[in-house]
Amino acid sequence: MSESENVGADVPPYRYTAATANEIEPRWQAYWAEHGTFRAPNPAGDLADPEHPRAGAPKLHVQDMFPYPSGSGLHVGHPLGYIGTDSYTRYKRMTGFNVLHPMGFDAFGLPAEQYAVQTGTHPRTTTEANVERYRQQLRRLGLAYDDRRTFSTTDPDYYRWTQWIFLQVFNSWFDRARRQARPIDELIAEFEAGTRPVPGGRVWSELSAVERRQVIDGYRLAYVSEAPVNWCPGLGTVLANEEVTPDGRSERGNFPVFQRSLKQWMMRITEYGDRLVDDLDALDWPEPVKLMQRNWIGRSRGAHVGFPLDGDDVVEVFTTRPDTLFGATYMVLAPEHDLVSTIVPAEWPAGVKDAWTGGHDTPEAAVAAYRAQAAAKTEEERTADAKVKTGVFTGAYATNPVNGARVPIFIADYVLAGYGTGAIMAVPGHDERDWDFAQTFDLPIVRTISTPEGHEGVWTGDGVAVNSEFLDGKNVVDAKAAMISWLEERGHGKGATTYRLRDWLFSRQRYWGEPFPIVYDETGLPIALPESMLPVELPDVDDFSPRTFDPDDADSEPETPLSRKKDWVEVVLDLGDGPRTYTRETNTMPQWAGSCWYELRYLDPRNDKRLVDPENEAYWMGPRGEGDPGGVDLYVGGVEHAVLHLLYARFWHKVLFDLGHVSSFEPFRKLYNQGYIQAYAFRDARGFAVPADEVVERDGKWFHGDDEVTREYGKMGKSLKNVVTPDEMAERYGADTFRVYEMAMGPLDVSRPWDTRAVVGSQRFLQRAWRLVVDEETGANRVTDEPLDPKTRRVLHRVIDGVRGDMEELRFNTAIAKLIELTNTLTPRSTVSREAVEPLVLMMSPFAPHVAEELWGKLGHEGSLAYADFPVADPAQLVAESVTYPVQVNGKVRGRVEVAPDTAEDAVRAAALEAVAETLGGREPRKVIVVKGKLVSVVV
RNA sequence: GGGGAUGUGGCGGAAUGGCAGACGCGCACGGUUCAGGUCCGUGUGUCCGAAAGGACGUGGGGGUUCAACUCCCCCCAUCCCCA
Repeated sequence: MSESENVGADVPPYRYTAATANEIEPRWQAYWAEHGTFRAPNPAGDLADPEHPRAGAPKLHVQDMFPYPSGSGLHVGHPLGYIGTDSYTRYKRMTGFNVLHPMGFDAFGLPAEQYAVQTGTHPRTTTEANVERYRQQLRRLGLAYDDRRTFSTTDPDYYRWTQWIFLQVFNSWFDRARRQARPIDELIAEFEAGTRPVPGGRVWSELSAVERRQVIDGYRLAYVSEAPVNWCPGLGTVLANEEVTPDGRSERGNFPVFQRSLKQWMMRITEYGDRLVDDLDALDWPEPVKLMQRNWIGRSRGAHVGFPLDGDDVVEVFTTRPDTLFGATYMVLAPEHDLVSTIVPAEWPAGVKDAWTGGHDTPEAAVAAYRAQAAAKTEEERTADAKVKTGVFTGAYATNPVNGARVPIFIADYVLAGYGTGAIMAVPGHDERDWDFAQTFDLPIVRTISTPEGHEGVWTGDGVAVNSEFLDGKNVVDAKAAMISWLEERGHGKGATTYRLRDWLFSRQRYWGEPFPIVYDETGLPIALPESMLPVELPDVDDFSPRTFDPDDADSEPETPLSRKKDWVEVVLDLGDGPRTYTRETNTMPQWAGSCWYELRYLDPRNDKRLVDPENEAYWMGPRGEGDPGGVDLYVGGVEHAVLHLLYARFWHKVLFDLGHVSSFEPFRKLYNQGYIQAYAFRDARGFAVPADEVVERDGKWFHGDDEVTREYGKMGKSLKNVVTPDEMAERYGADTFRVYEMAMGPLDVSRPWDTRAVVGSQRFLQRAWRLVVDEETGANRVTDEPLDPKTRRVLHRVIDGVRGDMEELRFNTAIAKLIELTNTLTPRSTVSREAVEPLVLMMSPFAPHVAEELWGKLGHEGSLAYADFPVADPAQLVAESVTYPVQVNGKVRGRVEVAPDTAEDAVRAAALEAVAETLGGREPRKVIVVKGKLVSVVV
């Protein structure tokens, strides 16, 4: 880089420049490290320190969403949130809090594994190098972490506890009566005592040992399931739903994905659906994130309703709108529904409409043809909002239980077998898809909800029940409740709650993840390893990739990297009944596992006896009173984790809470989503990205050399050639300038474009502040002990007051604006008073800690200012000497009056009227409004 | 298709019912300098005006109010989530 910002021939020798910053910054970083400045004392254990200045002080636990250390390092967008939390925690530390602000690394995951596959380098090697690089980059920014509380999720000391939590989940079951997880041993005890009926109505003592294990395994919160999963032969692995694109292909590699039943580990997160929804109310989270979680869980209250068939069979449907039952004029089964083949009659009933038969001579032929057609479509194609609905009549009828009406049964592909019961009651008057279907097949439409005057077509809005006998006149909520009790009394149905949330697919056919602490015996049933055998370390292998197949070979079977390591898979263990041979689980955990509980490990990172000491957990994360969820006081990260990470972490935390391992029932009390720093990218005529820092603007157009280029706005990325790194900024301007710029450029929660040109503004601010203390020509201290003049003193205290308010609310941009104002007020003075400069330096320090420490030293203080008291405004100084009231006449400012702050309203009114007498021109004011301290409004 | 968010000078943004544009970038002019850069100072929403001053102005339209960027209704655009 040939930067010339500071190379000018006559830059004063003691000016604050990039060179100054690059001398000061590493020196203070070394000082902090050497003195353990940012270590936070625990109440108990090896990190306790009764001598610490904040021992026993009120605590504050602030955390960032930890990064995945990628191979390309940080760009300037990554540390935005980290600088925000660092500024906030430095401030809170100076106001007396014992602040915990740690950082770790989420280091299992695909990129390291893929790199390993390509190069043969062990993922651990790559990962450790990346983590080291991240650490250096973060250190260079002066981020004040407790250096003792850091780890990677790939450390065996860490994933030992990830495995331990898995065992807690595996060894527990969900007691629906108590709505909580309980140890599996208590379930076994209940079966043994006969206080809980054994599923299938059998007697516990008569079951074989294997049968008993099967029963128990059916209750565990972590269980092996033969369940439909997304199998991707081209990648050789099973994918989570969110890793599959809407058109049924893998997000990575774009290979076909097939729905296959495979044996996989699942976690019973659905049991926590209610609590995951209900407890959102206790959290201080952005409403949009809460809403996304509610939608993801998708709780809906409704009813199961039985529609009797002509024989003994009943078609079960689930509906969220039992209040519309009187409008159910037909039924639709999924083409794959089990009942379809049994209800189809030999011949079409008399008077069947032509449109219903699909042109086939018999119901059987029609159904067979339609089934074949539906099977060829993907789920996505089937649920897409096709304007024209397809389907065919089965020839059979059912009875609507509320009014005895005979309703025809169709099959149609807009009903999915895997969702709900695979059958619906169709209410065409109030459901769009049912309406479209009824239009296509000429089916009757009965309105059961009042519709606005003159409305034609389907009505999905609110209203009161009509045409519904005993429900008429009720609103939707009351009508639902009334219908559910009516159904329950007569045995036609039952109220129920369903969830969109599915159980969590917890195994992956990959190498670079946590091994399961599970072995299998000859029965093929899983056995938990005892705690004493943890961690189950990830063994070295020669080939890190899962076996891949012809991308279209749906019938291929997964083969995991670990399964090829026979001497690891086959293991002789003594699990209590002598040495026997077992087979290890060869799947690994998904990347989410390590990030599901890391907030807890920071509290007690070196504890090898427990996950976290209860005293430390209660101190840092415990609830503050009845109904308080506890948890991290402030958790900052991107909104992209709104659902999955935050849902999984809440789930694990609740299991740990139920089992008594933590006292908080939520992991993150307050969530804050920082915005993203985005960037412009430029492309030449061929569409290739050109280096953004070589593009110049001329007359509103952009040029790369002589070639005009087009501009686009988006992410920073290597391929877009628009990456700016924090190291680059630290070198050119200093880390303090970079930090101030990132915090000053806008509110923390809003995305905005990076603009390197504008960074210089932050450097000038620091330069001016520096110049207040240091004579640029001689290096001498300019600060005097003269008292401030009264006017400047009031400015100072107004700034102190404003900055405190802004800091508390994370409004760093306006806090910095106020500090600049104060600096600019002091700059023209020939003498600089300590009374103003010391508070300025202290208030700057959360944003520009290195330069603030340096100036603090120059002001004659020993050591670090990290624990100095943040300035407090004197209320007496906040009262203005006089108040200027703008005077509005009919909403336009026509004059001003200056009066003493405590002037009575009548006097203000009189003065104001006099000030605008000319404008009024003798007209009598209709109304005069005096807003104390703000303005006077006159209406004529 | 449903839900959510956002929309203010050339640019990032400030003001949450009370003087729209704090603070910064950029730009212009002046000082310093042989000069460029730096630094210091002044100015900078648009239109009319030499100025004083005036009119207009927060995506568009309507409403509530003495007073609306801010609250309510409709519309438009962009982004995000879900389908």
